[in-house]
Amino acid sequence: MLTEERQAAILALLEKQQVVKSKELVEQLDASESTVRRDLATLEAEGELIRIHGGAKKKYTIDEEEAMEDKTIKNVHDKRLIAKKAVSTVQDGETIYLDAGSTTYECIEFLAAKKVTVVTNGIPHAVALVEKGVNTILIGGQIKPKTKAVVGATASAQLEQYQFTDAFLGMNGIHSTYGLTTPDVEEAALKKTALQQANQSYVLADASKFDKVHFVRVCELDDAILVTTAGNPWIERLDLDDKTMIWEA
Amino acid sequence: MLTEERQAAILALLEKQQVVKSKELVEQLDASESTVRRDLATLEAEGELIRIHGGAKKKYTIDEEEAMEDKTIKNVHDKRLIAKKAVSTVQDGETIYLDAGSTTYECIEFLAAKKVTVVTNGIPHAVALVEKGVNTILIGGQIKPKTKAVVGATASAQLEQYQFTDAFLGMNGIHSTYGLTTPDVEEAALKKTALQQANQSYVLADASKFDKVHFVRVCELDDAILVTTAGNPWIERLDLDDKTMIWEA
DNA sequence: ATCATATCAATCAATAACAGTCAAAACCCT
DNA sequence: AGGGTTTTGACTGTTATTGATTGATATGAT
Repeated sequence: MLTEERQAAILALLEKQQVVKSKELVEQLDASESTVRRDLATLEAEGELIRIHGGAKKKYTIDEEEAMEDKTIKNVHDKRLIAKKAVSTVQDGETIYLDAGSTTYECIEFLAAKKVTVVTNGIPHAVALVEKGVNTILIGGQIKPKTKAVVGATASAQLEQYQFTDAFLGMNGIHSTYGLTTPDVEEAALKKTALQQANQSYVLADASKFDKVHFVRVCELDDAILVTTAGNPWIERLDLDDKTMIWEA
Repeated sequence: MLTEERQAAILALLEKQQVVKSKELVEQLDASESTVRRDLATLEAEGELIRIHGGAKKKYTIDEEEAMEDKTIKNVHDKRLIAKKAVSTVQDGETIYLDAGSTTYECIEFLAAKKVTVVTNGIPHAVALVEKGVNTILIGGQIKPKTKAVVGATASAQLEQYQFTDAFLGMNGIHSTYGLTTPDVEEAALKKTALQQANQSYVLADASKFDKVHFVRVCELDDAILVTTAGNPWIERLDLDDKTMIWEA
């Protein structure tokens, strides 16, 4: 059996098996212990798997893989900058809507320092807020499994009961013609309601969201203040006026 | 079985049941007591779980502090028995209210096997339910920081919109004269509403709750079916009729 | 509070898996 | 076919993991 053939077989086995024992491989591949060990060492050096005592395991479990996605250092850093800037206008005593999403999640740390009431549809957001001692109201309704966001008719109806000083919203697409868009109909409906109920709305978005268009339009560009780290090219391109707040990274 | 394999199996088991016995692991993993204990020590050092006498518990259970109180092996075992018995009457297609609390949390695993809609005021409950693919509605409102339960006027109002086939409630005190009681006024109000909206209510309580009285009375003893592992002494003492369901441990 | 039991941490010897080395075998090219 | 390279399998000493055993500690029942 050829070297590459063996190594491919090892990876194939790992695809469906999570872990493989060295012994097991010695039998199945009909190779010596040394050879198997060498193969494993090679594959580990190539980043194809991780060796463990007695064999090897898959490089990433599914969970870890999803956690990796889109979570580059730069993105997180930008999100924190955006969150800090957006929250900087908040005064004590205000009532705030905090949309579900990873960028808005970064706001929590900065909101915790102020005496505010926060309404949110993000379950992780609500948990983090109460743990930091913030007066928190969680919107009720159906739960979107992937994002742990509460959505649906019940949620919208409940949201209509509240009036907000500020609303902080995440957004997936920002486009000069198509405005602000998201891929999910129900999330869009909730965002629209929040916009209506808020005295002033802020949309938090890093540069990766610009020039993207998604399925549902939430509102026009000038219905909310855009908070971002994106630079001048975008300011001109989107024809943003001074109402729009830009944070130069 | 490889080290990592074993440790992954331990964590997988903990994901299902809040605690595992060392003995149980020795059998299932076919490893010595020493090895199991070493694995637990390693995983604890990595912050993957918390060791308790006789085994280990999940790191972030429902509520860190409440978990400290009574996450003994025996208590959890009883709670699982109670939960299993209580849920055994549930049929496909029913709509269920699941109260916040650690005993009701144990119901989730058994509910996941059925095609039901679950309404809950427990945030950890809601998260666990959606992750198991159960159609879940979370009640909105204020959040009680300690227990991560949603309570308050908004929550009660929202709860009144729903009708339930069964309601599964936790309870802190069970007493022949004072009935069913809890320490928190707002939680009591929500439990009362749930009782009203449910066709049949079940109160899940282990032996430690008997003969205790707390601040607020929720209802009379015979307003709900009591599901417990407590034995004969209590059945007589509380003068329970056959409407009350008892599970002999 | 006290005792019987179960669980614990710590230690140790036996075993299994390890990295590194080397010579034989297989491979490749001319 | 022959010289050089690569790959392989056996062997070495070293290290990691394991299960049994010890006395200490915690738990539950009386």
